[in-house]
Amino acid sequence: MYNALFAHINRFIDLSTDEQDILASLLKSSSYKKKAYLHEAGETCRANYFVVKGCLRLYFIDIKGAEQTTQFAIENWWISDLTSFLFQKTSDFYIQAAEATDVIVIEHHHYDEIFEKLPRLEKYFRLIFQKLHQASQIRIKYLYSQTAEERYTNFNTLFPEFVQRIPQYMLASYLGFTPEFLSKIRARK
Amino acid sequence: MYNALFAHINRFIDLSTDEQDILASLLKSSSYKKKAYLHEAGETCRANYFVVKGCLRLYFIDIKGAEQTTQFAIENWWISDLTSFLFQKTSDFYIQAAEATDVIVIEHHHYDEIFEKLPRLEKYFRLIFQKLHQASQIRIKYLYSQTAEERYTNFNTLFPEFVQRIPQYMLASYLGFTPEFLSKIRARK
DNA sequence: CGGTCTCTTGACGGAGTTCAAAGCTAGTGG
DNA sequence: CCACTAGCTTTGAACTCCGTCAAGAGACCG
Repeated sequence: MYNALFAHINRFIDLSTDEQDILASLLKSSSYKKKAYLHEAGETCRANYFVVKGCLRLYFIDIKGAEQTTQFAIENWWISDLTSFLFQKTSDFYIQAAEATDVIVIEHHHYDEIFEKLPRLEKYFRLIFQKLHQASQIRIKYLYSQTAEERYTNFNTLFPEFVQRIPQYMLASYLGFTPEFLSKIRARK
Repeated sequence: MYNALFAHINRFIDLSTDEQDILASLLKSSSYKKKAYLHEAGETCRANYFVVKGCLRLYFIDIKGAEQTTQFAIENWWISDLTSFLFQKTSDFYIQAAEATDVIVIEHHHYDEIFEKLPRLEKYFRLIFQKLHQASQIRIKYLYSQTAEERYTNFNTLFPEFVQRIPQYMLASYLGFTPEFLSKIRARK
């Protein structure tokens, strides 16, 4: 049931079967259909999500009413609105299934408990957040150095299979431009 | 000597004097004049830096030859080119002192050792990277939802004292536009 | 097959860039 | 402590990348 997560954790630290059992008692798993919401703006983000299979996206609605996708999570990535999750404040973000998605869930009221009972998971999550921060540094660099067309071409070369999986309007906002403009870029080839 | 860091760590976890001594043996401290480089593009980033006093910035030179500042670090923040630091690969970034700056340094060859000898620091760095990732989420949201002028006005309201500390051309690139345009925004008031 | 998303296309407009030149400021050495 | 200089900021005109709006064509799901 939680094997995908255990396998992922074991890439970084060795977790005994006892520890796995304790962890299992603090997790939930859940499945969402395409377009289902795991979390909606206006609510408090109750959980941190690990994607077993499928794809989630984090987005908000800007002042003009347009959806802005700020993050994707595919297999073996964690996703949450951290500000809302950590401080249990009202969120501006939505978390939605971009495909039919299976997740493993840590709810907020178990988050601290996990680290109390399984202090060795501190290392695992230190490495996870380290990697997320590293990914953000790279992302910001691309945003600051490339034109819209270059970001699209570059993303397409780096993640050709992922581009096939999601609608173009999600990709357009993730790359920082409009769906119309993406359409025009594609027409130029 | 390392008191600023110990104080910061103690906000999150309790570190015994013994542990402080072990940690001290793995740290260095250092001071840089304004404009001095802690790390330059083309080299491998050898350290993770904690700012005791002053201000550092992380930037790269884009294809047109313009400096793009992607991150600042002031008192009690950590900064590094993580991709280069973690994998000891050649870096595209510079780390420069925006003011005269005192830092505490963890060099790469001690980074893993710190966690082996002081596993409780895993929690501290888990929380540090969690916070950095949370800051990135907020930053990306601002970049995707506001015009250049709004980002400037907003940043100015949130961090008025910080804006005084740095040259405008650094702030302009951090906010994602040119120094000329920043100047025009300011003229409009 | 009907309706609702999603993608495309084109005309127009505007936010922000580029380039160049001049004005200002702050650090440095004499 | 002043003068010089290099670096930073301002200004303006021309330009361009990308957004906006609107209308139509496809695609997908029930």
